Amino acid sequence: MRLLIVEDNAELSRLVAAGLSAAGYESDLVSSAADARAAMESVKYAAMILDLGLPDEDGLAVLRELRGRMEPLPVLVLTARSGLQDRVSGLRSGADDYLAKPFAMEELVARLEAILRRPGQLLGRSLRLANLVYDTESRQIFVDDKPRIISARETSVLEILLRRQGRVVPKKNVEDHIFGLEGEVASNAVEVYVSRLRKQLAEHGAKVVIHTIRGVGYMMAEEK
Amino acid sequence: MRLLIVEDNAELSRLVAAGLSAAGYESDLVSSAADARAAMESVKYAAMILDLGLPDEDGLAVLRELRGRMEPLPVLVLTARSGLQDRVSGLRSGADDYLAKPFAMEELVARLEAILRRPGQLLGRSLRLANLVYDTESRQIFVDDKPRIISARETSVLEILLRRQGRVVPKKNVEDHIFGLEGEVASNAVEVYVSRLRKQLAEHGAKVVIHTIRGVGYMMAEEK
DNA sequence: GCCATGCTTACATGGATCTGACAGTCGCGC
DNA sequence: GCGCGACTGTCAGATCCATGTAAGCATGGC
Repeated sequence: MRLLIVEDNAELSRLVAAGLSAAGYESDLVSSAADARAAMESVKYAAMILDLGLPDEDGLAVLRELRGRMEPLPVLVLTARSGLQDRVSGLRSGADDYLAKPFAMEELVARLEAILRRPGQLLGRSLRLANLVYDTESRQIFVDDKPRIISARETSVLEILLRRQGRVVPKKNVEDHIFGLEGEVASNAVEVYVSRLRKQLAEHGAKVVIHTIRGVGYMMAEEK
Repeated sequence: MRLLIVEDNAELSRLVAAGLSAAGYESDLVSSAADARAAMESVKYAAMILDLGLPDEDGLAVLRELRGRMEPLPVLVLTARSGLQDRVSGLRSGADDYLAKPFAMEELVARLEAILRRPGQLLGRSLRLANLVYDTESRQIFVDDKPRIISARETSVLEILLRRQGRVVPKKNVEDHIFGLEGEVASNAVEVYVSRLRKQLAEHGAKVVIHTIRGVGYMMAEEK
């Protein structure tokens, strides 16, 4: 299984490749958007690990282009810690998951395998769980194919939980995803939004549940 | 499923075909109105993607001709950004949706699938929702089959909301649709017209609602 | 039972939206 | 030309509602 690593920091790039090699994956390294495009033309990769800060072009451009062509390649985005906003736009542009630097190799492998394991689910524009559908592009939700309206913050929470459905999402991640860069929040906002989201999902008849994992975060799954 | 792409810019034409191919559609490319007519004589297409700026003839002519024959072929019109006015006349001539250049392939595919998914609804001359009917040709509205008169601006708002019923229409889109090229508007005109439209629909007993999605736009749906 | 963690409700705030009023424009009939 | 009414775009004030915070209650783990 061959992966494409797009990262201009040679040091980091080598580290990642080494870690992935240990986990049983071969990888090709490129350091610019142009090289990434070229590489993808000749080789069929199982997934791409994409840094957003590239010398020649925004990594997001590559991603959007890919999705524009409806390319189902799983993409894991790497972002600098200071680029929380990037994560959000990364997901909206079609990334399957993101990881903030610095990160543990273990986590990278875990996330990568998670997205490899479920091809199809996270791709394309809509996420689905039971009778709930979320259109990532228009940020609209549908229950039993009927449009439902929930407010912006709840939508953000729903988005990240749905994207990682069946997996536990740390509360901190949810917070980052909701608030992005907007200066950290000093309260129990995440809990409040999860609570509101639960209530609204129930009202709309969505057959999904949000489990609480004490001390860690939340997990969304099919009801029953 | 085979599509007909009518576009004289070869570059763009190829891009679109590639994107559609990735999404699972085969397409035939022609670059003039005459070729389009010829192609349609021999092949039965699932939909047509039509650029309005053709070398030999106005794309609208092709469209009008088609509708004149009551041909229910779904048509997605492409227009130059500078041709906002075209969009409007495009819709009036029987297009099912329009897309301004430049556009994201994702959006083209999404719009295309939206019109393919709902055969009958957007085809032909009238749009329908609950007891409300809008005749795109004469721009007349009917409630319970009884003709009702509303003014031009409100009609425009109604038209775009109805065309995208069940989907959120960003406020900016509504604005474009109402005003076309007529130099941007510096006020809350959209809100005003939505407000007036709501009032008139209520007075006329139409069983539809216009939901407000704060910070985004509006969505029209059946009442209750 | 006790503490930590999470849930829920209530509330104030600000920004978004709504809506009534007004003045300008247009088309029409006279 | 004139008067009229319908339509239009703008504005301002009223209203609404998403949001973030806090407080009190519920729950879980020990």
